[in-house]
Amino acid sequence: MTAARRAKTPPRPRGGATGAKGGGARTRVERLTAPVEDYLKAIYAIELAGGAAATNDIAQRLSIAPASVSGMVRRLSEQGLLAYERYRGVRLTPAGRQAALRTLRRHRVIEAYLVRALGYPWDGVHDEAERLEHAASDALIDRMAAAIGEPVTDPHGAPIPSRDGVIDETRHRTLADAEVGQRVRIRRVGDEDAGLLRYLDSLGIRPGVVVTLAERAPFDGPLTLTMDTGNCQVGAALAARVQVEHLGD
Amino acid sequence: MTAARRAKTPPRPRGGATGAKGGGARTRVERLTAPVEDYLKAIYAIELAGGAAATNDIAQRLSIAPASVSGMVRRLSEQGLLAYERYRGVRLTPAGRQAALRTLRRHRVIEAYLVRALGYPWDGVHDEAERLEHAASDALIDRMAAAIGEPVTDPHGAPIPSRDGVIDETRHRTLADAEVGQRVRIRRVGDEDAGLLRYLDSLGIRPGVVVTLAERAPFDGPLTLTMDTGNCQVGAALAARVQVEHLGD
DNA sequence: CTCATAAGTTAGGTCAACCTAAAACAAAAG
DNA sequence: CTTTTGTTTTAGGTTGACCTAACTTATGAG
Repeated sequence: MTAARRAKTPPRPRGGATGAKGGGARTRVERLTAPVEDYLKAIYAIELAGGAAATNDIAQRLSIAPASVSGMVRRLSEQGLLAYERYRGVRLTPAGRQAALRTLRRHRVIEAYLVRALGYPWDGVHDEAERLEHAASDALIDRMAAAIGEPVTDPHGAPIPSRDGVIDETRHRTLADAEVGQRVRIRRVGDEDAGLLRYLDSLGIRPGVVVTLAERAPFDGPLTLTMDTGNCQVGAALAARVQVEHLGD
Repeated sequence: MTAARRAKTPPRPRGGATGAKGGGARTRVERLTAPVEDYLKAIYAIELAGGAAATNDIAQRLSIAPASVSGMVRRLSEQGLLAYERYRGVRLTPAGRQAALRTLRRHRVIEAYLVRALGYPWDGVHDEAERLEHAASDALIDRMAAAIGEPVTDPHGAPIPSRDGVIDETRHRTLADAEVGQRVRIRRVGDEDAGLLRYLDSLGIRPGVVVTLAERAPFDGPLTLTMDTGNCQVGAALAARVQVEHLGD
């Protein structure tokens, strides 16, 4: 009754040694473990949404205990990936940020590739990418990117960092912020909730699509959208999760 | 000086929990860890080349200490993947064999895909596949296979198990066994030694190519091969690593 | 300014997968 | 039938990544 107590993902432990011995180009970074890459990604995301990353935020995002975060964060800052003051939260150092962006690039290129080259539905790529991002080499990622024409965003509209860690961090407004009568272009939606993605897809809400906010019911009620393919209504909560670019009305 | 003491592959530990909670279809197998998959693959390969797998053979193939193998083998036989008698070697159970073949399929489909869809050179796919095979879902493997026309062999000529674990285990003879004057078709070469593969490629020795053994120097000397694109000579050691199908003289 | 609460940390523990060194065993050689 | 040899196993240890429980620090309310 001890094992597998809280519906966890299958343990995928140490790297397979399988014939490792000879020349690894250690010119670059020492190749981080999968958990470490996940920590860095999480911290990057938290920093984007507001200053320093708190222990609890990291723990929550990774679904692990806060105590586990403390230890890992100490180790990572000893390795120079994080700047960390006790009780004060963490920030990525330049090295940490670079590593986070490399992982993010992997993740998003993989998502884009699965959709464009292998016909995956856009709500089915997140989990697959979440595993592959730790196993794919940079060379593979570059080939994938080249094969689909060096995409600049993933299928959900998230920007893809360049090979050398440059990313477009423009903050978009959400559909919830738009004025009635405003014409907007859908830019980005969250990639983690598959159900949400399927629903949005059924409504025709995808990055690139242009919609007009026709009406907004009072008291945070549903919004009515006009689009080429017809009208639709979305709740306020959903609207807040759709990032848009305002167009000249 | 303690860390990273013996040029090892980067440790890639437990699975990233990152938002795991809901419905996993546990209809099938419980998803094995990467090391376990490597053990099963190794045991499968050893069994193919001769009866039961000895502890030492497994250890050598995986580049780990024999002592480590004992423990793991006990665990795997408790899980019903291996049939194991102390001091007597191991064999795969049907369940273990099934799991080994699933991993083998992943590996070989990935290799084939990288070459045919992404333009990898055939000597550069092994290591990449070795990592990806533990991360890719069965659904992804099936999509890859479909995208390149359901291949039956990988780029080195190794047979790819079907989705439901059927594999062609025909034993081929090697070039070293052929008689002078014999016409043969290259069927398969080992996939692990990148240098060997590059060399074979430069000679034009690839699966599918037909060659005639024109001459064989005495005392295990080099063989002279006639092929469409010209002649070439190969040493006896190399010839023993090239599997062929004998054609009507 | 004290104190409750929330946030963070330390201490101690588990587990898988490896390791080395030493003991146990099987099989073949004297 | 004993001894040697080589393989296999046991014993005990390490590391990374997690856990729970208990303690510490920061902060906001009275």
